[in-house]
Amino acid sequence: MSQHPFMFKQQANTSLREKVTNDLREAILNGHLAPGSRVKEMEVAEQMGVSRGPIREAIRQLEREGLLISYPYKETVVADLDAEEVRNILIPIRHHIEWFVVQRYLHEMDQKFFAAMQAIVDEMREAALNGENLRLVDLDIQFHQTILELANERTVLLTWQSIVNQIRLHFSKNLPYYQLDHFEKDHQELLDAIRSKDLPKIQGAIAKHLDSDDNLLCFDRPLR
Amino acid sequence: MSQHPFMFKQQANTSLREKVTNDLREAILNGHLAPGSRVKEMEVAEQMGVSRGPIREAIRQLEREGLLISYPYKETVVADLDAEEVRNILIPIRHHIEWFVVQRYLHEMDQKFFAAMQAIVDEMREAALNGENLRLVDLDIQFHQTILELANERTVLLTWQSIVNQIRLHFSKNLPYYQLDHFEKDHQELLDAIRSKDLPKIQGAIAKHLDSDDNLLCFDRPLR
DNA sequence: TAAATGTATATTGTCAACAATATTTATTTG
DNA sequence: CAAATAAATATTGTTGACAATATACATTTA
Repeated sequence: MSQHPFMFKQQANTSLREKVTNDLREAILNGHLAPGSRVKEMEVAEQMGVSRGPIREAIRQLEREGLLISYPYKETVVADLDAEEVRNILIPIRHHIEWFVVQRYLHEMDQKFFAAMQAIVDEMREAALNGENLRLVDLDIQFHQTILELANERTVLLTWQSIVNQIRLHFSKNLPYYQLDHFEKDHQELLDAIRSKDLPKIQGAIAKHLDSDDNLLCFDRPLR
Repeated sequence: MSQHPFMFKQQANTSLREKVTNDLREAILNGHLAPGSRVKEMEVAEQMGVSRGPIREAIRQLEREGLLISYPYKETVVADLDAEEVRNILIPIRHHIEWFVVQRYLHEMDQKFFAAMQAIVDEMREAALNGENLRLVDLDIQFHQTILELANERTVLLTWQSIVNQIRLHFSKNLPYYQLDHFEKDHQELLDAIRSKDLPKIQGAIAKHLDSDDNLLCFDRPLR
């Protein structure tokens, strides 16, 4: 085996704006900034110790990600997602691009890929048992993202980025309405179908997964 | 019939940033800024007679719309869309949300709506005859947007906004590969199906429309 | 001459001050 | 007192200057 020569890891050249965007997004997804609550530029800027420039650029980006809503000359508030819209529009979009990627990149799914996927599903069981809700949401997102990252296509990733955080926020908000122990089961089934590399079977599994995302909801009352 | 009291139309409170975003977007869609070409902040700012602040915010927005690509500390360039990605990802997304909206808002489609839609299709014939290519693309977009605007749902419109300009750019770029006279025919068929208010029939028509968007392409050589 | 190093220039990133707009509070006026 | 008006405050929008980074060019050095 050939020895690689030592190399320094490339310095991450993250601009302030990027860090601000990430921190702001995180705060929204954590629920630290509640839906409907106002986001004041100066307040955020002072807390982060930066000027308003990067904050404003971050706002423009998060606006497009569906997390913020800006009313010109007035204010910007955290978006309050409509559960039905997410279920009827965004999640089906996720399934569509997923199906596209699976079809096209099935042959690139190797042992390493399946190991990573299985690890995610295994963690889901743990998280469900321990009642780690947000971790469960993270793993769900990670499961689907791992598939999508097989395709290194700009449009796939851009589309994913424009919906992923709304989906994440939706699940965080509505997790009390989902049955936690179904996460592992549903994703295991989907993963097994993909492992079989039998396209019609996979298509069925994806369709079924879509249904389960829909039907796990029990809107009359929270399950917990 | 009751007379509405006279009211002045609300002044459009468009910020500079918004105007910049629109102008920049227009320049890209017109092909005035070619795919791959660099967008220098100072150059744009000077030409528009504004400072760089609004320009930078516009860039963040257009980045999310898929029209620009920004490399931090380096440059931002006009996106060069991959025709296959648009056809495989974005156009199916359009059809999906369209199908969703049609299902849900069928009952709100009145005489006025159908008249507007028919007018668009009629204009398509004219445009095709006169070889007004960009007009044809505009009408195509307008046709589908008119449907989507029935739903005043945030997620529908946000999703549409995040794909519409990429689709428009795609058609502008690839119009030489499409058969102009098919536009009117395909959209007339779809419109007629919707007019029938027969859901299975509509679903078929939408599926067929998707196919025609795909198959009109003739990648070996431009048709003109 | 070619590789490495240093310098100049162009461009993007950030900031702090100022302008425009919206909201709130105080004041007037019938 | 209630409605209308005016002043004060808070917040967003815009700008021009300065800082950080990358690229292009010139210089050194073997």
